[in-house]
Formats: sequence, structure tokens, C-alpha cells
Amino acid sequence: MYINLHPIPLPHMRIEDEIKQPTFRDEYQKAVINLTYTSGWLQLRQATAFKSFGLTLPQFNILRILRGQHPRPATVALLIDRMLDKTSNASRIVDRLEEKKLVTRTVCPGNRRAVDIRITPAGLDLLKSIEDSGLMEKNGTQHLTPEEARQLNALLDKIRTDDDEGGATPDLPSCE
Amino acid sequence: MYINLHPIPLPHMRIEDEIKQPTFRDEYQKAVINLTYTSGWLQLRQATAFKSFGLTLPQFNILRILRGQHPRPATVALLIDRMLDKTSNASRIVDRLEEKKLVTRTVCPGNRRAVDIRITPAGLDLLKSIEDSGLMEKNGTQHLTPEEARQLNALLDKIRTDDDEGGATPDLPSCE
DNA sequence: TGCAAATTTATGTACATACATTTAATGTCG
DNA sequence: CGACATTAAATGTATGTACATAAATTTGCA
Repeated sequence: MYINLHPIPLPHMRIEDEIKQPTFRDEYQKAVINLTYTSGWLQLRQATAFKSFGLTLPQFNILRILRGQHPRPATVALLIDRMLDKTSNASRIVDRLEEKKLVTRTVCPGNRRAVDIRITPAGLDLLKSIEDSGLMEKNGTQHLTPEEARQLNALLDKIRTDDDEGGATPDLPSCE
Repeated sequence: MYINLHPIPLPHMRIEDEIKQPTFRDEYQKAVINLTYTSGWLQLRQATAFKSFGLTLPQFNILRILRGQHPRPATVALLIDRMLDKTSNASRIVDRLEEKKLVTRTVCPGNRRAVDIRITPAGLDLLKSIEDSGLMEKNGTQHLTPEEARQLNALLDKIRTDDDEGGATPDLPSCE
């Protein structure tokens, strides 16, 4: 999930100006493009912030999940279940974190198919440094009032309204 | 920009349920996660639709820009300028489209550094097939009223409000 | 017990992306 | 004219993602 936007964050406002498309068919088409663009814009900001700490966005997200489990271990299956971008290759992201000594991987006693993944003290320290830096608060949502943030959440939830097909949510995995 | 979500699209509603996180610090934190998640959800739908036509999402977007220029050519610089995910490697996406005979690449007469990229009749036909299929309209925004779509656009634009730093927008490239 | 099915993770391939560097053509200015 | 910066595109490397498949282990059941 990498994003973009030139050397330096640009000044921004109307989506019509961001893209060089003066008009849209309707507000619906515009909303789709605006949503994609704004999400990318936001993720760029986040990725840029994390980069100075040597982390990518997926690595950061995994690390945060592991802290949530701490001191209990997580399995790869649990990470996949909790991740925003699922299906992505949790194994390989954990590889990178392990190389940086931010997590440990040990075969789960009692189920040798599973792997216990734990965040290390170094990993906890890194997360704290990032959060203390205050970089995470500069994500654009501070321009919204609390009521507007609530509205936005309601609208986004509405977009994801199910129009069909059932599919049971699987149970949460855990190692023991 | 690839997304996810298991074998089959799941039924959806509240972001709290999607992710297994029962509470958020505030509506702002929730909005950030909701925006990322919803954008990924939407892009998965689109990517799935395009896959049956042998296109990835970036390839489709490039193709649409080229149609907008048609019958005039575009340069790589113009594609980068128009793309939602900028900086991305337009060259290599054009490689794939060229392999599929959906675009042509010819050195620009008059400026041999530049390359004229044009959509082929096959490319135009493919775009038309995709649009005729009606797949593009099933993107979730149909659950919003026109007024809600307008609100959503306003909120997203507000998130991207500039808090600082100037950075001039470069001029649009063209080949001649 | 014995062996097929299911579970859990890891690996392989193709594509996309972020970023740095390279290559080629053009422009500029002494 | 010729050295040097500038521009346009392509290439290289590391990472991430989608999807298919493999490998190891455990489970279920005849």
C-alpha cells in the first residue's frame, strides 16, 4: 500500500483541482475518486512519518496489533484477521520485523503448526517513540469537527452496506 | 494498491465489526481507519471487476486517461500528472498495456526524448465492454442519497485542507 | 492403527509501488 | 562549438499485495 504525490506534500483542496479533471459525471463518481484519492493522500502522510522510523505502514500496523496482544503471543492467522489489508502476506511482513529485532518468532508449543509471534521491548519502545513524536495526529482529520467526523464515519459505513451474499465471519484464532 | 478481503466479499456494516476492534479512541481515529478500510474495500470491488477483463486497476486508469486524450497522444509525464496514484511507475504499466496491444508507443517526432502513447481501437473496445457491463456502478455509493454523496465529498475535501507549505503545481506536459 | 482431510504457515510468481539511479536527447551559455 | 545542466523516460532494488501452491503438523474417522 504505497502512495505517492511528488517530492513534497502539496497544498490541497478541491478534488477537481488535484486531478486535472474539471467536471465529474455526478457526485457519486466524484465520491469514488475522492475517496480513493483522499485515502492515498492520508496514507502518504502516514508512510512518510513512519519512514523516518524505518517502518513501512504495514509493518507499523502489524506491530500495533502485536502490542495489543502483548504479553500474549499472536499467530499469523490472528494478524491476518486483525489487519486492515487482509490476505496480504503477513508472513513476509513479520520476516522484515524479525530482521529488525522488533518481533520474535517461536514455534508454538502444543501446536507445532502454529508460530508464536511476540513484540520485543525494542518494538514497544519504537511504537512509543512514534506515538510520542505526535506525527500521527497530523492526519488531516483535525480539520473536522467531532460532529463532522461522526458524519463521515456514518457515510463510509453506509457505502459498505451489504447488498447481498452471506459469508460467515470466521472465528478468531489463538494459540494455546 | 492491492486490497484484500478473503475468498468472497463479505457482508458489511460497522467498522467496529469489520476489524475486531470494539472501540476507538475517538471519532477521529475511527475516521482514519474507516477511510483506509472503505477505500480498500471499494478498490477490491473494482479490481475484482476488472480482473475478469484482464486488467488491473492501474492499467484501467491509464487506459481511461488515454481515451480522454484520444486521438491526441499522451506522454508518460502527462499520465503521471493525471494519475490518482502518482509517482507510480507509469512506464511499466504502459509496458503491460503495450504487450496486450491496448496502447501503442512511438517516439515523439520533434522531441525524441518523449514518447507518444495512444490507445488502440482494441483498447477503446475493451473500455466500452467494461462500462457496458455495468460493473462499475456497483461500487457502494449507490447506497448514498445525492445529498449524502455531496456531503461526503465536502468532508473529504476538508480533510485534505492545506495547513501549510507552498508547492507550485507544475504545468501540464504535452508533446509537440 | 493408518491414512485422508483439514489446519497453519511458508513459498513462488506476477504485478504494483516508492525511491534512487541511469540513459538519452535537448537546451544553455561560455 | 563544447561543457554542463535540464528534461523525459526507463531501469534497478526493496517492499507490498493477490493468488496459487507447497510443506509440515494435527485431526478425524474408518
